[in-house]
Amino acid sequence: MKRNTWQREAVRSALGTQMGFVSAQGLHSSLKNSGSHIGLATVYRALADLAQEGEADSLQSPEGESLYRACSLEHHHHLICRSCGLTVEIEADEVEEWARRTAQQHGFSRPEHVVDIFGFCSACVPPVPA
Amino acid sequence: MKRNTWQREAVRSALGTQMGFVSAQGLHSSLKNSGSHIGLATVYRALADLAQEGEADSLQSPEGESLYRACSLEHHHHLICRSCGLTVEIEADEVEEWARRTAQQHGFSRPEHVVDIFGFCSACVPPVPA
DNA sequence: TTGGTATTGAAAATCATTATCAATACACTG
DNA sequence: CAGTGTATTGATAATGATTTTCAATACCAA
Repeated sequence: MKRNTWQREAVRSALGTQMGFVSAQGLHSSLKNSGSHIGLATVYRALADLAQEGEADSLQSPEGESLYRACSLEHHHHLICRSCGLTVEIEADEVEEWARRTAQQHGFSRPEHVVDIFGFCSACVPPVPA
Repeated sequence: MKRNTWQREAVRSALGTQMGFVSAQGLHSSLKNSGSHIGLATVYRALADLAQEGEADSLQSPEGESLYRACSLEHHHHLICRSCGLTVEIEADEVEEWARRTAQQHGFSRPEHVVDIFGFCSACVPPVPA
């Protein structure tokens, strides 16, 4: 049976206070700084659980790190600032529709799509362009 | 100055024979099995180069691995079979447009988007549904 | 309170990827 | 073709995120 521990609650709560996506490591440091003695492995486990239950949203940063964020239960996508991490939840019915249609056209079943936009928000000056 | 080595050529060529996305590790094994003595680090370097020059396309698998594939130079997206790796290159002008528009609406600059669909192709029977 | 068992957490184990660095192999020169 | 400067290679060590291990602990139903 699944139990309620202060650790799980701490992770859920800490995730809620974050304005954008955080890595497990990042959330762990954040918790430590707030005086918590929670273990790193526990943070990983709690985040994985939250993500599985749909309470958190997870995605891979372009560098391959797993990032998490508290989210509403509906399916949605993100616009993420590469610099400050500011995240805007965006709807994309248009894209949902496109993904479904495209998968079907090619005979693919049970499609899941990854649709996220990374950029620099208005408050962050873009680094040297390529 | 950039030099032409048989290793770089071997990676380029091996990538060309793959039908879908491959990981650096996978391509390395593949080359080894074909009798090549190429080193793993070299495969990583060659793939990174190819990706940078636009000769290869790279993306992160849902598990966080970097996957590569020989590709046409234009920007495009993918429909990837989770089971056999079959990959279909898809165009998504509609989505390009949407991404650009959405980023702009929220004041984001230099947007890059991640748009890929994972599913099961018609030849692969889907595993137990959730 | 008590017992069965999830859960925890420190440390070790994994795994993909990157850095190191001496040896090697391109490619340009004469 | 030989000589030379330097990019490239590759075995291996290092890194960094994530997972596993496993004994100690804490949850919760009875």
